[in-house]
Amino acid sequence: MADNSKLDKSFDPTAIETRLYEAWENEGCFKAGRVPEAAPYTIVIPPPNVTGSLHMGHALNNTLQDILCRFERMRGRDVLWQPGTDHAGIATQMVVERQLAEHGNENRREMGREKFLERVWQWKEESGSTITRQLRRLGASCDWSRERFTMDEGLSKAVLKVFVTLYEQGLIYKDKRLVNWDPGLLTAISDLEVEQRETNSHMWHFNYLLEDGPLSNGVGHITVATTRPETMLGDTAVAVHPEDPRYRDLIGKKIVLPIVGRLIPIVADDYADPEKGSGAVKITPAHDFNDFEVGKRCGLAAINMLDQHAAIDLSDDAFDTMEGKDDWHGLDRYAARKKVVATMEAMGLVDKIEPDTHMVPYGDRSNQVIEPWLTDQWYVDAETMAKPAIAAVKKGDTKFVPPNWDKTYFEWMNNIQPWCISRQLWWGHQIPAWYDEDGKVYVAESEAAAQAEAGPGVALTRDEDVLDTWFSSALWPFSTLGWTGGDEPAETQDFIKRHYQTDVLVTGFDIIFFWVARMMMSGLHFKDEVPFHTVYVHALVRDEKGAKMSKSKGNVVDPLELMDKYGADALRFTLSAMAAMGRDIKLAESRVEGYRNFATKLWNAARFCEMNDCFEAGNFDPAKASLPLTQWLVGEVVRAQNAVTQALEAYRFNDASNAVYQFIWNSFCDWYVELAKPALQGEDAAEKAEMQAATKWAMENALRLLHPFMPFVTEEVWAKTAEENQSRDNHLMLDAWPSLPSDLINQAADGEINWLIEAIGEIRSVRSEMNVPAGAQVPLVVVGANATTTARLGETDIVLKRLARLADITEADAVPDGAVQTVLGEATLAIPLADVIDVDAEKARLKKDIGKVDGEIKKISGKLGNQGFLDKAPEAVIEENKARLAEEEARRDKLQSALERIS
RNA sequence: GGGCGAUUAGCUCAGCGGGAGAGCACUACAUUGACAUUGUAGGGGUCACUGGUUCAAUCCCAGUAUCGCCCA
Repeated sequence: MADNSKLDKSFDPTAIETRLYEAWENEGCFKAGRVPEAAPYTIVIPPPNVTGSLHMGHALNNTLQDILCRFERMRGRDVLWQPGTDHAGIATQMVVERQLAEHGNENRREMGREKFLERVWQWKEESGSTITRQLRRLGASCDWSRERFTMDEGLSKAVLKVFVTLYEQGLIYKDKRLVNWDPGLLTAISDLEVEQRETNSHMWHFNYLLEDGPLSNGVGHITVATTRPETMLGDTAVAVHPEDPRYRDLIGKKIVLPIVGRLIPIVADDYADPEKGSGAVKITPAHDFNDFEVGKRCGLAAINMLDQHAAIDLSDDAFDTMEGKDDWHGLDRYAARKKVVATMEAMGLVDKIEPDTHMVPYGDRSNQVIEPWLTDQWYVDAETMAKPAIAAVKKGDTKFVPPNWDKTYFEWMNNIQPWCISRQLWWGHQIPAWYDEDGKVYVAESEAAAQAEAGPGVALTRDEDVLDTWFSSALWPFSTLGWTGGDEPAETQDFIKRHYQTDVLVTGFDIIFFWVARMMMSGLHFKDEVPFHTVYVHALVRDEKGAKMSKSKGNVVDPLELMDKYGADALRFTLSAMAAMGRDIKLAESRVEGYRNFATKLWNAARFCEMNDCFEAGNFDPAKASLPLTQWLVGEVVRAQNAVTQALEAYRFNDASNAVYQFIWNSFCDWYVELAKPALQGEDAAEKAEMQAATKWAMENALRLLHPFMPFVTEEVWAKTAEENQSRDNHLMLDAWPSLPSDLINQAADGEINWLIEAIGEIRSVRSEMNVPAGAQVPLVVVGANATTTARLGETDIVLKRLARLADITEADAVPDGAVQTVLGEATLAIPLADVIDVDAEKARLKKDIGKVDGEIKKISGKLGNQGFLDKAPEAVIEENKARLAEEEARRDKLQSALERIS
């Protein structure tokens, strides 16, 4: 057989990936509406940050979505995979500001809002497509003609509409509350963007003196402990537990706040924990979330003592009477901390200082220590909006897969806090609120509308702040479809109706709070329907040792590098094979390498088919397979198809991957191809023709089943082998998913081929263990064969000889002398090795086998001897065990007589 | 402190009431016929521990230990 293959000797992914992807995209294969009569299937992509670059999490997330989309597309659905990116307020603004600084340009404030925003847009045009290019590299079959950006005109219009509507419904309001203030970025950030980090620091214990001097018992002070001494400047009380006997007499008394000189009360509040420290706590309502609540309960003032940079700011009236306040005003918070401690020490008011490890809040983007700070911000009444979103999951309108994630969802939704949506940034959707000179607010979709409301001639200024990026992301499942508030053109409305609700959201659990919950709330509120019926929650990708990948740890595995090295298909298959539900994925490069080898295996199997002229063969009707081997092959294809289909329907990506891997490597390559070789290269024309047709048919189905996982190599093989195959002129990605009926499985053929496989296995095993040289052709003598076995021996003579390396096969009544033996069903297989047999080795081998079988027999007969088992176990289980026992006992007898024969 | 989860072969992980599995790694053998990015054969596990439920437990329940993650 000449190597006439059009396929190169080995598969080179980098050479084909770009070309194939461009062909798919240019020919519109990814577009929604390609099959308008078909049922739609819709996924919205979790929009990556426009500043982003593909990391392993994206790779996993988008591989899984692509598998689903390609699978459903092949199943005939009209697939819309809606792509796009997110404007990522803080991240993007930081990138551009850093650039300005690097190039020595004027900074954001110097250049002004308008000019700065121009720069951001310019940056977006130049660099914003990095991530989408990388998604293409991965093979993502998104409908790029519909790509959206959260700052697009349409999406911005949706944001305005939603803001104004919620405001009118009383679900958005302005409030003065404590927020997490980032003194580096100078903006409020959400709870979810705050990272608590364990920090080694100290606990400072201060004595605060009573106003009226010592009590009759001699107690003249109360000791409070703090991890942030500088905040004492803003203290407005000391709280003790109402039941705490140590302090009962002190409640209502006053303290002179050291340094400041302010008189502050000792109040009773449950927040003070008698078990902790001294049992008394200083209360700084303007700079601590818990203290803020205590202050509200006890009617305390909230005195601000920090400016936006977290430097000391004593401009509040409360400091008017403080002596030497100019020494403090403007100090950095940490300088102030030192100064507070030093001053207290000088005053003799430090009780003790202990080392202490506690959590300190950091901004996850800026790395700055966050300060709770009292400001005016816009809020969404999340509690009200959460109610329908909770009910929808309870009712099952949206299901989490795996289901236990609903607990996380409920936990958060049931304890949801007002959602602070304003950010002191410039890049984002500017809040549509205008103020007149008296500070009265007008919320409207445009300045003109606000002006109309305010009346002519009233001077209006727009709120400077922008909205949290997640505010626009929350609308993603319908804003990307064209929704702008209900006033869309009819065509757009039809499109929205067709694709909303979407089918499944694929995401990591880390953004259930950030994003999923908020899409649920806004989807239900504005579309009266949950945005997706299923949320598939996948794992986080970690490094080989299980640590979270992070740049600072330097353990980041770059998916782009892996794709360069092993190909996109190998990376995709690895991620899919490891995407077992509810687990983290620890990525080892050896797995990627292994699946690269799998792609090569497929490639070479295709080469084999081609070299045997299989792709030129006629059509194959699986129902009319006449040879046991092709009948068996049909059964294997049907089983693989069922396994892959069922697994994907259940989002069991790992099972699906394993099923297709096993089918191709084990069933097709290891067994079918080897068993088919004699016929494919033989003289029997009819047999050869059927075998060729069956091989092509199975190979094509293998390509189909593997395509969602490995789109590139499968498409390439499909294309390369099309030239010989006149019936094929389409892309594999648009070909139909196999849907073969299960009754094509042929029991008789399975029996015969499985017997053959077992026979080959037994003989190979004996040969290997008895050190028969691999190349040696030995005779086989079958003893005690029944009629079925005799028939099978006749049928399979050629392949059995070839694969087990046998010189000839004969049947006999007795085992010849000097033979090694093994048992297959009722028959004994003997290989006479008179000259070379090592009797001791053979005895040892047989004894070991007998030992194994004895172990099984003991276990099973133990069960069957148990009356309880016989009384209570299901009939089928009892029967199965009886059958197994009989089988094992027969095997034991045969092995035993084999052993006796050589003893 | 509250919640969720994990502990199975050297490594990474499936399985989850009735015969312990995969990939990688390892050992031996094999290179003219698709493939050495290969083939064939093999070794390797008291399924963390202790109790309980059950005819039957790696699987269910309780507790212990260790390790993760989330929330406060």
